Amino acid sequence: MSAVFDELTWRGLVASSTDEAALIEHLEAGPVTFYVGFDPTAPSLHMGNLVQLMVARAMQRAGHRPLILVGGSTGLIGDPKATGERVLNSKETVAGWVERIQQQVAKFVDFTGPAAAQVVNNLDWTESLSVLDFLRDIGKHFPVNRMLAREVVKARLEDGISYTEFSYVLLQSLDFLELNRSYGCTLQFGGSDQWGNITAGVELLRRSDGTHVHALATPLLTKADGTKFGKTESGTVWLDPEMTSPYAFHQFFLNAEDAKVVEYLKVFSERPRDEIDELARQTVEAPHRRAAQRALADDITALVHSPAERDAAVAAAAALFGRSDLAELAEPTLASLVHELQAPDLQVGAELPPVVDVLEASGVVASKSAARRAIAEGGAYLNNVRLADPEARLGDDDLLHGRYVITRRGKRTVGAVALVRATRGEDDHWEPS
RNA sequence: GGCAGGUUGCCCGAGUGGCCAAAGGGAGCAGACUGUAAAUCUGCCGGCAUCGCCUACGUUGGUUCGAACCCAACACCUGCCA
Repeated sequence: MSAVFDELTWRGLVASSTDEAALIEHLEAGPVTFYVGFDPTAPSLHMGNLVQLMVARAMQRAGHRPLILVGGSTGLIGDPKATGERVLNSKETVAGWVERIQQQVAKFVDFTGPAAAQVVNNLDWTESLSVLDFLRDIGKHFPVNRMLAREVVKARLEDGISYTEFSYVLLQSLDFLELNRSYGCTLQFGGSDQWGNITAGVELLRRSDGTHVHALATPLLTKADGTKFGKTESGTVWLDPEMTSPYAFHQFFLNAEDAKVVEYLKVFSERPRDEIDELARQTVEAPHRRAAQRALADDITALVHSPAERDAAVAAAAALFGRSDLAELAEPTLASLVHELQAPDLQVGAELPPVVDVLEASGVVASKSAARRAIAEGGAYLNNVRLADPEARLGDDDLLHGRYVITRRGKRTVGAVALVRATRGEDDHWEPS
C-alpha cells in the first residue's frame, strides 16, 4: 500500500476517491504530478483551504509534484452554491485577489528539488479561448441531462441558476485536461464539495483524450454539532494576518472542542502518529489540560504565520488569561501584547475619554450601545477588572505604563488601545501626573 | 413583450393605516456552571446625546394629522404565456 495514501487515510483526509486500488498503484509507480485549485473569492484563503494545502504538503513530502492552481478565470464565473447565485466580482478585483493568493500559497509548498511545485493560473489558457472552440471541443463532451443531475444544480433548479454558473464545471474540467496535456498532471484533489467538478474533469479526459486519471476529495470539517468548522463571532478564519490576527488565529484552534480536537490535530499538525495518539490519550484522561488543543494551535500557527508569531500569541494569552496582574507587566511585554492585539491609537485631549469610547475604539464591541450593554451584563473588563458603571470615564490609574489600556468582552474577546495625546507635538510618551 | 406573484432587521419569516425598531425561529453576544471546552439555564440582540431622538421594511414620489402597511412610477427576482 502506498505510504502517502495510507497516511492520508489515517489522518481522515480521504472522503472519496476514484478507483482506490488503481490510485494507490499509480502513487507507488513513481512521482505523480497532481493539482489542487483555489478560486479567488476573497483577498485571502481561509482555514477551509488549509486542509487542501496540508494534503499538498503531505503529497510533496512523499515525492509527488504539486501544481497549485489559482483560478483567475473560474473566479470570474463562480462555482454554483446550493444557497443561491453569486454576485460577480469585477475583473480588476479578481486579478488583485489572484495575485495575493498566489503569494499566500507559496509558503506551503517547496519550489526546489525534483518535486518542485509550480503555481499556475487558468486564465492563461482560457482568456484567449474562442467560444466556438470551447463549445465544440469541451461542450460536446458534457451531456446536459447529466449536468442537471448534479446535486448543486438540482438544488438550484427551483430558485434558478444562471448559464454562467451552470457552465462552471466545464471550465474546471478544462483545467484538468489542460494540466494533463501540458504538465502530465494525473491527479486532482479538493474538498468534498468539489467532488462533482473534479470527477467531471476525470470524465472529460477519458472522453476527449482517452486518458485515465485519478481524483481524491477531502471531507468537510465539522464541529461536534455537525455545523461547519471555521467560523468565529467575527466571521471566517483567514490565513492573512491582516484579516485574522495571529493571536485570534491561535485562539481559534486553542478553543477546539474536546470531541473534535484529535480529528483537527490529524489534519493540521504534521506530528507523527505516535505523538498524536499520545495527545489523544491525554485529552481523554485530563481534558482540562487541553494538551491537544495547545499542540494544535501551536503547530498550525507556526506553519501559517511563523514560530515567532506563535510564541507571541502564546505569551499574549498567558498574560491575558493567566493570573498575572497586567499592571505588573514590563513595558516591552505589554507593548508586544498591545501590538499582537492590533491596538489602534486613540487620540485624547486633556480629559480622558469615557470607558464606552475606549471599549468601542479597541474593537471588542461594535458600538457604544453595545458597550453599555456589555457593561450592564457584567461582561466588560478594563485591564482584567470588571466594569460596573457605563458612565465611567477612564482615569489615570487605568493607564498601563501611562498609555495602554487592555479591554475585554466576555472571557475571550480581548482588545487594547494606545492613548495618544493629541495636543502635544513632540511628546510621544505622556507621563501621568 | 404580456399576465401573475414577490422584494421586511445577519438569515428565515410574520406583519394590510396609529398599540411597529417591527411577532416567531435560527445564528450571534453576555451572565451562571466550567477547563479561555461541550451541554444546560437566564438575559441581550439598529444607532445615538438612552424616560427622548435618529435611521430602517427594494428605489423614488404621492395620499394622510399619521404608512412597512394605501396609490403611482421605476428597479430587481420567480413563475406562466409569447
